[in-house]
Amino acid sequence: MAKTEPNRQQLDRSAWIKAALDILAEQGLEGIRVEVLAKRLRVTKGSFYWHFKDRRDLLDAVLETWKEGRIRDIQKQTRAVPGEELPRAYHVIEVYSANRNRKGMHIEMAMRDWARRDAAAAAVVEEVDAARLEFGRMGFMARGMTELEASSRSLLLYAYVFGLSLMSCGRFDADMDEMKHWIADRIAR
Amino acid sequence: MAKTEPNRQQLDRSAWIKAALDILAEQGLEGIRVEVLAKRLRVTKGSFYWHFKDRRDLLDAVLETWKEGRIRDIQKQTRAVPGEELPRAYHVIEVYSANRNRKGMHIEMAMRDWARRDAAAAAVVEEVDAARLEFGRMGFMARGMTELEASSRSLLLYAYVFGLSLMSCGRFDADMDEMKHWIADRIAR
DNA sequence: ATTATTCCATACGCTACCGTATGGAAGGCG
DNA sequence: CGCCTTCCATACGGTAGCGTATGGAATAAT
Repeated sequence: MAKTEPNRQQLDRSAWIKAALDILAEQGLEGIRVEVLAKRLRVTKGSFYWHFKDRRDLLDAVLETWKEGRIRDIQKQTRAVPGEELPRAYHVIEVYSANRNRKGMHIEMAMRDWARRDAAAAAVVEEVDAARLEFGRMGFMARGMTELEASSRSLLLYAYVFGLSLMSCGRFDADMDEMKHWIADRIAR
Repeated sequence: MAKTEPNRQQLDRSAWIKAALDILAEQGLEGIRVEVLAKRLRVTKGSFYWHFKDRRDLLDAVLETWKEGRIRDIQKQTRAVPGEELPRAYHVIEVYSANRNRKGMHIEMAMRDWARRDAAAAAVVEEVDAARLEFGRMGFMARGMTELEASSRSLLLYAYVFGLSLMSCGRFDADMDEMKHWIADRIAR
């Protein structure tokens, strides 16, 4: 009988992908070095080149993993109860603009920086963005808005939360919580 | 008499800084390599190490140059005529969210990615952001808004324009111009 | 118990960089 | 003219990282 316990010492692709995503959040794309990952995983790169053809193979797997995770998340939210669109919009704004989930937002930023120079990354980001924007648009339309208004609010929502995460509001945050509430109202209400 | 004509073949620090900013826009921070810049400037790195102590010296100069340029830009806009705050807000949104000025926005993104890992870059970005947010806040307050509303709108404005520039709206832009107008109204009006 | 397969370690060559050391051209200046 | 300063070229040593080749240990198959 095959033992598929996760406590074995053997590595598989997912372990490398997970480590790569950690580094991506911490140091960006250029931090993903196979010998660095190997050291972090306490193996040598002999293991890496067993599981992956080359560094690019890993990067593609990272893109695919991230894309699937993000789209699964969106679909999960899409299945929410009708009539609850407004609180869900607030929830999305809250989740993305909060200071928790820093790692996820760092990966978002790194992905977008990556997408500027890499066609495969650009395609993945485009798919994820399209899914999110469409999800937001449907939520607003369920509240009776026109297509233009719903699309615009959805775009404003995501542009705001992503933009906020790359601004440093250190000197500006005297009443940051109040400001975030004001803005959330302006976007969703 | 000293000839200060710019058509001399001699390089100075500003030539290297300019080339570094070009690379920064194209490839991000990790693209700034002294031997690559040297090749682009058609000299060897012997020249570089005459003008700069090391690579870090160049990076610091890039940060300083960018910061001064951005803050000068803000101050120039601040001297606009009173009573024209609303059209100026539209103008700022238009300038930042338009597809022209791509290079400037790429540098903005690269700077913010850089700021995630480098304290000096983080400080520069923070200064520039603070100046912009303060400028926007004053513009909205001149129209009689409360401090909370003015600060919130200013934050929303810059978060939106920066966030927009790192989203790919390829499949979503059927009526992108109309959406941008709707959003600009929502932020400024 | 052999044998085969899976997974990783070790060792190697190669490239792209960084930073230094040193020489040399070209012009100002005595 | 000789000299000095400025600016750059050339050459060198050193590190980090990619990808390959090959051996070896552990497990599964027969």
